[in-house]
Formats: sequence, structure tokens, C-alpha cells
Amino acid sequence: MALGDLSQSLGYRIRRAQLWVFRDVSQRLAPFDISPAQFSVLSVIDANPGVNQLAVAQVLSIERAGLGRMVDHLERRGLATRAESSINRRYYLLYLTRKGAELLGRLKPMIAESETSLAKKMGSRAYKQFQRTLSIFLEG
Amino acid sequence: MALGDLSQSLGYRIRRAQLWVFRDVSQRLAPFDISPAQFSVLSVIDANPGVNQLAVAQVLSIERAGLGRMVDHLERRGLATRAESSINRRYYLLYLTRKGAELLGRLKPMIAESETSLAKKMGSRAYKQFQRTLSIFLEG
DNA sequence: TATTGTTATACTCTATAACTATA
DNA sequence: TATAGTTATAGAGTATAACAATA
Repeated sequence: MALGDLSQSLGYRIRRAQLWVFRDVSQRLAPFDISPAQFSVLSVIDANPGVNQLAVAQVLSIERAGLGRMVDHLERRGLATRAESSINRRYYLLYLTRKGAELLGRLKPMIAESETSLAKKMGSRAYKQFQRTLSIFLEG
Repeated sequence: MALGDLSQSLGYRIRRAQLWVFRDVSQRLAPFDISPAQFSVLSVIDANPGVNQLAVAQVLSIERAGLGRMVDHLERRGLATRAESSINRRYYLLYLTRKGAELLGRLKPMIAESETSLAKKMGSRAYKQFQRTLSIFLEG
């Protein structure tokens, strides 16, 4: 069985690598009922307490409408809160609750394990070079 | 604005790289009303005339149910056909129609352009090393 | 006028299970 | 019993536009 043109496509290989990572991360986070996307939002709020929704959507390069629903979900689970801004009343200031911060603390080792398994699969030398090269995709 | 834990995650960078590639490919294929996933199926059928659906799903690492619907769609558009197997009547033998083969011929240069833009963004040296390293994700 | 967030809609993907027909 | 394919369903992700409130 041949992949045809796909076998020469780096874009397709990146897609397959991403699927591998996504499945690995999903399995490790499943016991906590957290998706990779939810982890990413918790991480950004944790790193930027009081951030507003649009800024989170922009740094993650996702749509604000989808992020709003994600925050609804995190709020319903008691992991994050929306506070009103006294400076700009269009903003919601996002914070992790204590419960959210505690959960994130337990998720971090799972993500670290996933990174380790990825480094093992790729080889640590390639892992480091990839880190450098792929940083260009974090903007835009 | 900080990404928090994500900034140290290669898995997340791979995700962002994949999003970049996906958007680039989608834009280039949009004039033909073809998605990246549809292109991948056309490529595999082209490279393996008479292949059955399960084999296509397996080589692309996707679900057979989803692939069935994709083939429905390609068949309705006159790009692929299902033929009955005289050897094993559970099989559908998949082929590109002439129209499908002609379309694929016009899509290939678009994908090649996307690969070029990716190589330019990453640097050709990294592009080549990535090709080698990421081949491990093509199985399983 | 432009920005932040919400709502609604629709489409795609993904995952699962149950079903058929064939082997 | 196992395999190839279909059908149905539900959930998640994505994209869009229209809208309200605020700047």
C-alpha cells in the first residue's frame, strides 16, 4: 500500500505527527476529563491572570466565539472564573479558580510525560532541533 | 502575552505548524473545492488502483466509517468509482475516474507550491531533516 | 466607528456502536 | 467467527455572521 504523492509531502508528515501527539496527550489527560484544547486555555490563563478572552484566542490562534464556549465550559466545571473589569467594561478578566490551579498542577506532569515520550520517539537531538525550528509557527 | 507551559511543548508547536500547513493547503485547494482530506484520499486511490476502502482508511490512519462517507462524496462528484470485486464480494475496488485523475493532476502543482512555501518558511536544511525524522509517524 | 463578547448556524471531523453481507 | 462496508449518532472543532454593550 502506497501513499502516493503524500509520501513526499512534509505537510502530510506534520499532520501525522500532530495526530500522534494529539492521541498521546488525549489519553494522558482523559482520566481528568480534559481535552488538549482545554489544557491549552488553562495554561494561558494560568500564565496571564486577568487576561481577557480575545487575547487568549489570539495567542492560541483560535476563534473568539469558540473560546467563549470553552470558557463557559471551564466556568461550569468551576475551573475558571470571569471577573468584570472596572477599567474597561467590555472585558472579562479570566482567572483560574483554586480548583482549576490545582487541576492544572496535576495535568502538568502528564504533559511532561507526553513530551518525554515524543522526545524518545524522535530522538532527543531531533527533538531539540524541532523546538528551535518550529518556534516560527508560534506567531501568527 | 505568554503561552505558559505550552511554550515548552513541542507537541503544541507541532500542532501550530500543522494548523499553518492546513490553512495554506486549504487555500490553495479551495478553487477546486477540495479539502486536504479529500486530496489525501484521491492520492491514495491514484497510487493504488483497485484498493479497497479499509486499506485506504488504514494507510491514512482514519476511521473506515468516515472514509466511506468521503468516498460517497467523491463518487457523487464523479471523481472516483466503486467497482465490485469478483474475488471477494465484500470488497469495493476503488478507482479514480478520468475526471478524478485529471483533477488530481491539476491539484499536484498546488500541493507542490505549498511544500515550497513550507520549505522556504522553515529553511531547506530543516525541511530535509524533518522529512527524515517525521517518516516514523507514517506507520501506525 | 471600532472593539469585546455572545449567540446562532452550519459544516467538518472524530468516535462509537449496531447492523448487513460475506468469508 | 471474523472481515468489509454501511448507517446512525453524538461530540468536538471550525468558520461565519449578526448582534449588544462599550469604547
